Amino acid sequence: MARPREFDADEALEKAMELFWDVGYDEASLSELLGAMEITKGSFYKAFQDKQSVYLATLDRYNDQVVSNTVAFLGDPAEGTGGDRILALFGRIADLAQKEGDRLGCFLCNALVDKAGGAEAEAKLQAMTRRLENGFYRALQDDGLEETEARGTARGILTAYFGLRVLGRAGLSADMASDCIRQVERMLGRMR
Amino acid sequence: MARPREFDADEALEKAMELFWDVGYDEASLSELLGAMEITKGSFYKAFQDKQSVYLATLDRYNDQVVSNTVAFLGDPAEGTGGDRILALFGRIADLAQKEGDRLGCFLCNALVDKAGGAEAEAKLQAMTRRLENGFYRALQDDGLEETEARGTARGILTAYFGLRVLGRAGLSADMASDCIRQVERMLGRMR
DNA sequence: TGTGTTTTGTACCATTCGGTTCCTAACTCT
DNA sequence: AGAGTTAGGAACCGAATGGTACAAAACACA
Repeated sequence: MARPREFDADEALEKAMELFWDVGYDEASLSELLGAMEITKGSFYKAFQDKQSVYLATLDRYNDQVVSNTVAFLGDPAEGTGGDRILALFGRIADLAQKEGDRLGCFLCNALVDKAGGAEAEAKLQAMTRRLENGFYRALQDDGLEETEARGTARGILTAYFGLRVLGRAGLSADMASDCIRQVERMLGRMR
Repeated sequence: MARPREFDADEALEKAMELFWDVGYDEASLSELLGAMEITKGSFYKAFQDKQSVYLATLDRYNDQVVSNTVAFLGDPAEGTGGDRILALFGRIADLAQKEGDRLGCFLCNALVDKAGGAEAEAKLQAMTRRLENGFYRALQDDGLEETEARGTARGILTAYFGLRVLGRAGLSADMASDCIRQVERMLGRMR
């Protein structure tokens, strides 16, 4: 029994995430944010509390969508062995980075460096990082690695993952990506 | 035949670098910057042009000091084999990250993600990245690796380097660091 | 001791920042 | 149709933004 919303809150959040992803928290001014979300101030402050809580919401969104998707892929036996899945993930990232004009990187990684959004944001980011690490960990366990070995390798791969995403955002050259992947293969014990 | 400067321009630039390093370009407001540099506006705009050119100057400073130092270390035969030097560098970074309260990361890496300072900054950052890559490359060549193999491995190590620095800034746990280093050893062909 | 030059600090500038208020428009339900 | 409720939008807010103008202060040289 009231006036219905004219905008899709989920869609608006998606646009907000894309902006924060691209330029970070501070450089995304409120007016830019409103422009991207296609909303005016009134609706913005009515539907969400303020800029910061929108930021936190976009972090949750990234976790629910991108991170979940990635972890699910890493755990999906239909995609081959654990090592196959990890390499496929890195291949996807490398492809993305090679497409000229992508230059987004990984929202989690960017936000980790950005350090915006206070303690609440940091907690979310650390949780996401742990989810990713565990995704690698379980994939390695699927290949029969014992616990401590799998844990150590997972962390090494996580490091390479973040590194690759930084280089991707920085405009990494095409041949760079394949070189990185070869080193991950080496971590997985697949020499060549 | 004029009034001499009351502040040390080099010292002020050092402080500016520390601030940009910590919080990034946008979040470092002009007043914060002035406070850190211990300078008032008048001197600031007289000695340097504006905020952006100070930022660019701090990037140069980081290149001249930190990057140069790192590359020199990687190329110093007195520090052991190429592989030894690379591992020692990673060890230093891991030690830094483990010290609670460091949380700075690498200015180059942070700035790469920050994407502030326009095209000029980006060019400087890419040049620094290349210097670092070549530092690893030459260290590997010192160990007798042939060209393409050394190049590929150098890039993999560069990736791990950035990844480790992101995790360090994010507040990486102590055991995390040693796991990362073990994977770098693996890239270097030193299993264990 | 002047005189000229440069630095320094302060006052000021328009603009933009994130955020609030409040009135009107739009809708649902009775 | 009318009452009740909520969204939308514009006007407005103080504070902070990066940057400029200018007068006073501090020095070097003659």
